[in-house]
Amino acid sequence: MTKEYNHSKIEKMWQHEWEKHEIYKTEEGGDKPKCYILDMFPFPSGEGLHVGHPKGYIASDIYSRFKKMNGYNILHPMGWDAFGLPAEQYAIKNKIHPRVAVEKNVARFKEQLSNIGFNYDWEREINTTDTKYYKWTQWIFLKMLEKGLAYESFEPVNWCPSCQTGLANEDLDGNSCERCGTTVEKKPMRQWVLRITDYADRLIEDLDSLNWPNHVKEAQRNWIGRSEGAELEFTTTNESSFKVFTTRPDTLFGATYVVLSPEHKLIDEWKRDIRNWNDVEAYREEVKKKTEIERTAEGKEKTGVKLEGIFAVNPVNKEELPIFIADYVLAHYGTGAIMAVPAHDERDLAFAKKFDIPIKTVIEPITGEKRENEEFRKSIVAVVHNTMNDTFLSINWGEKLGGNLFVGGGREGDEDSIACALREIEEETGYKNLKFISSSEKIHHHYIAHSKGVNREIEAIGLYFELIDNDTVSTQHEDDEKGKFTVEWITREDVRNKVKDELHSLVFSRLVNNDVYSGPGIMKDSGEFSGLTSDEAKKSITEFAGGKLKTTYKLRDWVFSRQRYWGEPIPVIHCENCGVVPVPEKDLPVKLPDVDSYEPSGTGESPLANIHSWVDVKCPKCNGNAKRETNTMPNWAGSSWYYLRYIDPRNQNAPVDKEKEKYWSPVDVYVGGDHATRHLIYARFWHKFLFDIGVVNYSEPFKRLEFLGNILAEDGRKMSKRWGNVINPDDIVNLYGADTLRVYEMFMGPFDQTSTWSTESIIGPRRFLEKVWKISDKVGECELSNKLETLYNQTIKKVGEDIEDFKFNTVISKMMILLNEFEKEEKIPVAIFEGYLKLLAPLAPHITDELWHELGHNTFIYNEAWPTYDESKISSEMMTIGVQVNGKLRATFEVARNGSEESIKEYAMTIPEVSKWTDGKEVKKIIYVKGKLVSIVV
RNA sequence: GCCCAGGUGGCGGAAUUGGUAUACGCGCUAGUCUUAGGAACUAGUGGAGCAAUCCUUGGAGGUUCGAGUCCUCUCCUGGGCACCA
Repeated sequence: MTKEYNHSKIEKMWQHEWEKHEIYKTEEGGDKPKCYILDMFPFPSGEGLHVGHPKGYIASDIYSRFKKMNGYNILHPMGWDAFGLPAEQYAIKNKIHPRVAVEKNVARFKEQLSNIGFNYDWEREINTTDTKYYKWTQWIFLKMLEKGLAYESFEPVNWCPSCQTGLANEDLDGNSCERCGTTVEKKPMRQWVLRITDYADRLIEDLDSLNWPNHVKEAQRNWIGRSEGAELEFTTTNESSFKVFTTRPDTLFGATYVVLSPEHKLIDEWKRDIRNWNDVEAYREEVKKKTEIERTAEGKEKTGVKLEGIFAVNPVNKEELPIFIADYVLAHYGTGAIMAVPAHDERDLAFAKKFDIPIKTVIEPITGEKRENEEFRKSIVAVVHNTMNDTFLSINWGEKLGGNLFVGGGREGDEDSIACALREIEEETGYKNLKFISSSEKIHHHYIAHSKGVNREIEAIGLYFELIDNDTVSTQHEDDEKGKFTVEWITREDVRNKVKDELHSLVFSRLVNNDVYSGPGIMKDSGEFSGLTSDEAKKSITEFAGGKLKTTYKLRDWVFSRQRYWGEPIPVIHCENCGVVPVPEKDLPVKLPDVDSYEPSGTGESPLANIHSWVDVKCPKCNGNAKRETNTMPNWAGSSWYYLRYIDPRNQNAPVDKEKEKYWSPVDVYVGGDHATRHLIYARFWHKFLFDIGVVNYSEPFKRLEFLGNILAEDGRKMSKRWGNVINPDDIVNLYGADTLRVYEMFMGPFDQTSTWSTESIIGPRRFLEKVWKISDKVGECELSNKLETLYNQTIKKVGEDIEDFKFNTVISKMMILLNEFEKEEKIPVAIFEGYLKLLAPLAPHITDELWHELGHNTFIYNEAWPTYDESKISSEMMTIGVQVNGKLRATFEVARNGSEESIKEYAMTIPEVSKWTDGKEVKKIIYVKGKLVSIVV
């Protein structure tokens, strides 16, 4: 054809053709399998799309075209997440109504998207601000209210003074508003809250069934933060009581004080019993002033005040324990109070040291694993420290016998452990002038004594000495140890790297580093529970103390009201007589009133509160005077169920038809980035609720998640108007074409990885498409060479597998390799080139449809079947064998695939580059790896 | 501090899961064409060395005939959580 590759002309033309023939209309029914491919729908901001936005849409577009050509009914819709603060702020700034702004921005976004040639079925387009849509968002809220999952709360809420609204925990970045960066305040006000914590367990458990990236699942587990423990009740000497939450009820006998968070309610009740009330009040004031950042930024430096005059009573032994208030205990986690066990908790230890509180050890560590038929022994482990050069006395047994250890040895009967250690040190190393520093608790160590072939349990005591001087006596090694070890002085770094034995490194950590032992062990000084393992004791001590086992979460209930205009009105009426009355279902949707001023009132009330014509209503129950709820929903509401609406976007009677939902759900592949702990948790929560009330058929909405890595600007920063580094996809489409943009974005690197835009590199994909364009001149009737046939079959296989796995960069590379092969051929068989176009079609739909028609077809390539490959043609008749001598590659040769192992080995030895390295040497071994290489060992 | 990803040429990145490291693309070098610039095409391109050859996947050890891939330790980068009892 030799005409020019004019991308602008052909891309516009084909986009019109596709639209005219409605080829992207979703088909349903028949016996085809379904595939639901979903993009995270965008928020249509005033800035328009930058080149980072379409990355995910390109991927889902390619995937869905691929699935379509493989015989699936596909659902691939798009819509707009248009409620929320950013839209409102944009509107205020530009002095237009948010609805008008949204309409305008949506039009712009849609235009930009359509330039890239996506296969969305626009008949299913949805918009969260559409009254017909948010009717059902409100309906879901009413269902939650009905089931007791939505409730009013008066707890202080995170208030952003700049955005003028309360926020959910998920909307915070540390202690700042995630949107504007302003530090949030705690503000007491009435809130609507959703009981997401009721679903915490299921949200964690069902993660296992999802094909999601590990880091997203992990982020969710982390965010939900389940921890299992016990709730225990402590009485006090002023005849009050409080509960604590602990994950270590087994350490209860080791509690030496208790701590309440400074905000704890009981403190005010106890006012007259607290003798140092002034100090207490001063401390609480001080804490109140500190932001959470300050509280944590001070690191481990603990502060607090003792409550004079009151003691807590340990429920297991009736010991009276001092009570402190301290800000290291958080009001909103657990019960806002803890029992402190400095011996087995790092934070408690830091506090106890500062306030001179006793430390009581109740756990003897266990290391190693218990085995059958253990021999029991007592022993010591002695760490000797040379403080002159900060080194430690070590015995090196060599790699096979356990590497570096400290001095160890058996202890007879009731032998004093210090005397025993001194004796062992002198016998094995000769050093005799030592100063005893400290000793550890008993440590129970299980191991296999390989030299003797027996399992052992030893009860070890760690001892710590300082070297006084270098005087030594001659050593007296036991016969069986003679000459097997060397004595060394090793540095702290060596201790870390070389002392691998669990027991010996634990002794070092306890005695030299003074680390807290917070692991499992054997109970001691714990009354009748002494001798049990800590795991066994957890439950029994909890019961004995009258407590109960309990699970606690970091996840908080979802603060669901916003004091802003541009959101779904919460469909509730406050009646003077009846209290909270849900808006009857028949009255939905509760529409946002059209008003001139929708700016925040500044009083902490929603701007809707001032619109009396809207607010004042009659109670649906008693017809008395009532007012509408004026708070609106957060922007996460509409996005928590939108994927269901695409299935049945015009349904007037339900959010979604259950039969249709059964066919299309769950989403097979969900493509998007960010939102690991907000949208993706909220949507799972709503979905499970809808499942519970019978609206949907499955308990999880998104079967597989492909998490995309963002595209950074060329300067390595995020693309933003603020930095002036935004690249508009329209410009790229104009200059290089939509197909080039699509191929480039997929070729940049692994899909889930962050990548940097490069204006320089985009020429590669453009050249690639130009070559495809030109090569079509060579297509004609001709013989198919063996080489090309093999490569073609390999390409079909690789491209199909890699699209399925979202590995688009290697798909493109494989297509380039085949194209390079085409260039070497005189002519390319028509059937092969047609197959090539089909493989390329999902990536570059415009150019392939053009060339497809040039070849004389009048169908759309989108409706063609995906090429199949012939397994027997995947491997060529010849194979290339590498020859290694002592692991180094020395030669390669070609041989027929059916060559025998013997002949290949023999031939390999005769190659000059090989014999050069083997001549005059004894060949010890020849290894043949089938079809790969020959490895010769000399 | 804890958890999760990663570290491979000048750059973006491949590597069939233990078997010929650096595929593919960008860039660069030389040549052809062009009035010139650009574009296109051809050849070359990990590093050192005149060569034979040696070195090379953040670093140090180990297992193996053979390690980017497995094991142990360690350093660095990105992301999430962070006084969560």
